[in-house]
Amino acid sequence: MTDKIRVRFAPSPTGHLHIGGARTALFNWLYARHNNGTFILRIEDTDTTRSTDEYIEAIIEGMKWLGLDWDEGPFRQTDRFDVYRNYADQLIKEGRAYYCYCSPEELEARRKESMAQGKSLKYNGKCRDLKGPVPGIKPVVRFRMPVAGQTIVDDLIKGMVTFENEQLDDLIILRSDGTPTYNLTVVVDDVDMKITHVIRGDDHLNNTPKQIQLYNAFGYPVPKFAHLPMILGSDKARLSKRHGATSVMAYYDMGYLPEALVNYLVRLGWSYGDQEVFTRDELVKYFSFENVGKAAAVFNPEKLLWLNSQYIINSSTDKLAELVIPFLEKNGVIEKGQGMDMAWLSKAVGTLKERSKTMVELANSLRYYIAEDVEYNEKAKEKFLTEKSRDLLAALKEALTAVPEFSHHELEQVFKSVVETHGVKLKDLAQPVRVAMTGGTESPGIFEVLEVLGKEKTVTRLERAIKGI
RNA sequence: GGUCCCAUCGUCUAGUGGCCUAGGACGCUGGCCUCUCACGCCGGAAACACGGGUUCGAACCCCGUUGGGAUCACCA
Repeated sequence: MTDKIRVRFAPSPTGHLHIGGARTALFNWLYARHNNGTFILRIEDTDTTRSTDEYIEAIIEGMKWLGLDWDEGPFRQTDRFDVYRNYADQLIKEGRAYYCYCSPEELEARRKESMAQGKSLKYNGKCRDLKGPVPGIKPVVRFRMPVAGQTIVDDLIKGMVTFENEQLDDLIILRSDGTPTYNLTVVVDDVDMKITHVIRGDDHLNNTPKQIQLYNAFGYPVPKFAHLPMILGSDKARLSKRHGATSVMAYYDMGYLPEALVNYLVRLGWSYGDQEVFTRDELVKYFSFENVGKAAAVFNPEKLLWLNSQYIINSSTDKLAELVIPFLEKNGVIEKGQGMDMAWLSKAVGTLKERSKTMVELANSLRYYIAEDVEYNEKAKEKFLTEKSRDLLAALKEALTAVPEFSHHELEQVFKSVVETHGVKLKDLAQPVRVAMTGGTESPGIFEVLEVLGKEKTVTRLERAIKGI
C-alpha cells in the first residue's frame, strides 16, 4: 500500500481565476482523481496589501464552474501566521536563519550595481555573521543557504535539473513586520498538509532548489515536483490581458461550456495519441505526466471555439435549453423570471445547436423563435421579399391555413404542391419564407423553423411579409 | 546580464533509432451533400531551427549555435 497522493492548488487572491491558474488547478485535480488522491485548495494570501476576499470568492466561483471540486480547504495562510513564525524561530535558534538589517534601498542599490557589472543579483551576505542586533532597525529574517554543492530537482516533467548552491540566494522568510513570505509559507504548508506532489507552473522551477533547502533544514522529505510549461499568447509572450480574455468566468460570459474549456486546457500540453475530444471520465482515466509536454504552448482561441461547438452539438437539447435561459435574459429576448415552455424551447434549441458555436450565438438565434416579431435584414428583404415571391407567399399562406398539423412531413407536402403548381424550385419559395420567418437568409431547415414557430406565428409573419412588399 | 527551461506544419500535438514519402486536430483551401447557413463527408497546401558528431541507419541520442521563455522582490 503506497501513501495516498495529496496535491494542492494554491492561488494567490490578487486577481480572478485566470486561464493559466485554471490549467494548474486542472492538472492537480486530474492527478488527484486519477490516483484516488486528495485535492486541497489553499489560498496564499500572505500579501495582505494585494489580496482580497472578493478574489477568493471569484477563484472559488471559477473552480466550481469548471467542476474542479476539492477535498480539503479552502485554507487561508493568513489564518496560520503563528505556525510560520514557529518554524522560522526554530531556524533562527538552529542558526539556519539570521536577522538582516540591510534596508530595501541599500539592497536595491547593490542589485543595480551587480546588474551593471554583469554579475548575479543575489544578496551579498553582509548580515550573515553579524554578532548583535543593529539598534533602531526592524530586521528581516533570512534563510542561510548552503554555499557549496548542488541541489537537484527531480521533476516529473522536466527530468533532473541541477542547480549550483552558490547561485542560491539567502531568501527572506520573515519580513521586517514579522509576516512570513511565500517561500517559507509554501514549504511549511506543504509539509504540514502532507503534500506528496507539487504541481505548478514552471515559473516556479527556479524557486524549487531554495525550497528544497528549506525542506532539508526542517528535516522533512522533499515532495515530488511537476512543473507545467507556461501558456503563451499569440506573440509567444506569457498570456496576459493584452491577449484578450484571461479570466475563466469571462469564458462563461462569452458562452463557453466548462467541459469545452477543460478539454481545451488539458490538451494544451497534454495529449493522448490522436484523441481530441474527451469526456471527463476519460480525462481522469488517461491522465499521466508522461504525456505532458515540456514546451510552452500558445493559446489558440479558434480551436477552443471549435471544441465548444462540438460540446454544444453533443449536449442534450434539454440541458442546452436550461443553460441558455440566463443568456436569453441577458440579451433581452425574455424577461428575468419569465416562465418558459421548456419542452418547446428544447425543440427550438435542437434546430440550432449545430449552428451555434457559443451559448451567446444560440441565444441570439433563438430570438426569431421567441420574439413576437422579426426585424428584417435590409439586404435580405430587398432580395427575397419581391413582387415575384408575393404570389408564392400568398399561395403558401392559403395552403398552410388548411393544414391541421404543423409537422415536418405535412409542411413538406404543402411546400411541394405550392412549388409544383407555380412551376418553381423549392429554393424560390424557401428563401422568401425564411426571410419572412427569421428576418435573414440563414436559418435551420425551413420546415423545422415553421414547425417550431407554429401555425399562428407563421401565418402572421407571412401576412406581414406580403403586406410589406 | 547570471541562472534555469524549451525547440516537429501558422497553432495544439503524435512520434521514445529502422514502421516517417513525418500522422491527427484547429485554422486556411478545393469539392460533395443541400431550401439558406451550419453539421457531416472526400481532397489539398503546410513542419522535424541550424551545424557538427555517435550509428549500418537519426525528428528521435550527444555537443555547439541560433531563437524563444522563465526567474533573479520585505509578490506569489
